[in-house]
Amino acid sequence: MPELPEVETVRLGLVDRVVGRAITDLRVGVFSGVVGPLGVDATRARVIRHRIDGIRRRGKYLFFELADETFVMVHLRMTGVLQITSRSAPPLRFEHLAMELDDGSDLRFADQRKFGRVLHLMPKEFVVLDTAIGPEPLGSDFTPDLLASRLVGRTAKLKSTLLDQRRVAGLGNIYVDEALFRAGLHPERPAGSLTSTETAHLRFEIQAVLREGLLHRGTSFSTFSDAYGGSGSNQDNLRVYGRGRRGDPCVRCGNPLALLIVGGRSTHYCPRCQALDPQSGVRQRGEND
DNA sequence: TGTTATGTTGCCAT
DNA sequence: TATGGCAACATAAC
Repeated sequence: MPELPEVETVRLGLVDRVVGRAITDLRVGVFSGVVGPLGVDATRARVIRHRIDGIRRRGKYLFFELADETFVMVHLRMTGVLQITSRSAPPLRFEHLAMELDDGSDLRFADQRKFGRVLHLMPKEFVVLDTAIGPEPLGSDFTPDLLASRLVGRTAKLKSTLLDQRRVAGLGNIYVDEALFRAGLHPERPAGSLTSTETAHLRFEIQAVLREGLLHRGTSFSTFSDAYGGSGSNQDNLRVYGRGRRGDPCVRCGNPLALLIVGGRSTHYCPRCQALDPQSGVRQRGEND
């Protein structure tokens, strides 16, 4: 569930409650794999007694900066949840880990599908990961030229390329489908085939859908919730995601939306507004509306 | 009751 | 290196 807007919503909800607090203990449940190969005891030894100086987000990754310049990385993957609770609150459903903070609160991690991770990283490990992740799409440097440079020469499908976190950070299945619809681009276009006009349009719509998602505190279907267990409302603003299967009418042209599998992912789009061949006789988006 | 789908990513084969 | 397929897991919905 969590893509960039959801992860940022979680971060914003945590900052005031967590920054400046020290970690006094680490509790891990039966699924010890949540802390990765380092293991529970070593992870605990590395985090306790350290103060949290800040929370950074890169793409869909969260990094809690500890006072010794190491990091606790959290990735929610599909169904992860991070929440602030009181120490005495009952366990969350699927709770795997809790960081006990020095003000009597807990920072808890839960994950139904056990894909998510909470890993302690040394400074060097942080740099390696940070460097491998592509540019932030909401950063001021995410210009049309920068996006073009990430797509040029690629023969892979546009959607698959946008989902590759090394090319651009933070996009997932929902926001990619929404951005491609708004930009009028077919998800299976070769990524390197876009004109500079199409690339500029795509950059604009990527930023638009992410900002809208952020404004609505994320898209909540079954499992996404913020740091306090609250839901976002962006699901009410989606134009194509989840609608292809039902063949709902396109909000732009009225023709039925369709479902396609691209790179193994369900892909919702409008075959008319997002033609694979731009010469198919359909007026292109942006010409007159 | 069985089958299928799910917002992510890493590993493996080509 | 670039690309594509699939597994990791638990549950909900059909």
